[in-house]
Amino acid sequence: MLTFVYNTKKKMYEKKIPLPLECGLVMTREILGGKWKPNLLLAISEGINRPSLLHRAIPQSTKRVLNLQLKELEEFEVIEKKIYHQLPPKVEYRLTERGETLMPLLRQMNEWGEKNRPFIKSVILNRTKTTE
Amino acid sequence: MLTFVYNTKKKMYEKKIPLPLECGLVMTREILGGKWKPNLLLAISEGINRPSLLHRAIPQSTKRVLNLQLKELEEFEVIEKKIYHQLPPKVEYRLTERGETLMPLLRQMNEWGEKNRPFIKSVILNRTKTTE
DNA sequence: CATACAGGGGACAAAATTATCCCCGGAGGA
DNA sequence: TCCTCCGGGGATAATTTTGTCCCCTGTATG
Repeated sequence: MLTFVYNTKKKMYEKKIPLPLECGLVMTREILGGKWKPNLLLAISEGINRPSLLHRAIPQSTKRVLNLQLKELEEFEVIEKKIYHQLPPKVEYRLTERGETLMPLLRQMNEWGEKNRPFIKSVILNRTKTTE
Repeated sequence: MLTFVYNTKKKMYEKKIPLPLECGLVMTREILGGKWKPNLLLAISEGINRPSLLHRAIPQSTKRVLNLQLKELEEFEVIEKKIYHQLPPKVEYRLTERGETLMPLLRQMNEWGEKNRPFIKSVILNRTKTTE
């Protein structure tokens, strides 16, 4: 049986369980799968493009995690990072062309979620309520 | 500071870290976040609607995990389960109306992934290759 | 001096998600 | 009898993803 090994050395994420790289859905998940990645992309597209601003826009998250996820988005060339070598330091993110092509998808995700939010929310809130 | 507690007892998933339930993206992620959920939904929409067929269609997964994810999709009323009390047992899934509204999104996710697959794949494969 | 801000990240802990293994009932075929 | 198929799931381990804590460079301000 064939075993995918796309990481002989570990650096950041050495996945030990190989994914089917031939599936579009899996590929998209690879990009948008992170907890805050969709939010980051949407925010950046709206002009919220600096690390501190992004963190304020998504206060439930941590600087740390946002940085990690931004790095991955950059790695997949969905966003670009501009570093201004100044003091105090200044950094700006922006969508790449590839990133722009994700926007319709993200907007749809957001819309679907908004439309179904009341219901989804109630399911989450009632998960164990009945047993109480 | 306010603390969301939407689960006083544990049953299936008692998330200890509360999510912002006011965000559409987060809601959608709650539905489609599972590793194989998008694949399951797409497959079901294509008529691959029985547990064993689904498992064959997604051989990288496990029966176990598929069952778990199907159960969650059912919980959020995105799919419905019909049990035929026969021997051998027979079960069929189908999309609900709510599930149907997800299809455009899923198709877009799939398409985007297909279009960008060569690139994404190369990024994944080259992650640590350089250091070798 | 202490605090705040800008941006960044190592070390480690905890939580959440998936995988592995094995068992169940009951029917049918070699 | 043994193996296969249908569908299901408990117990537990492994993997992956997030979170916590603390420290770093420098400037500015109270």
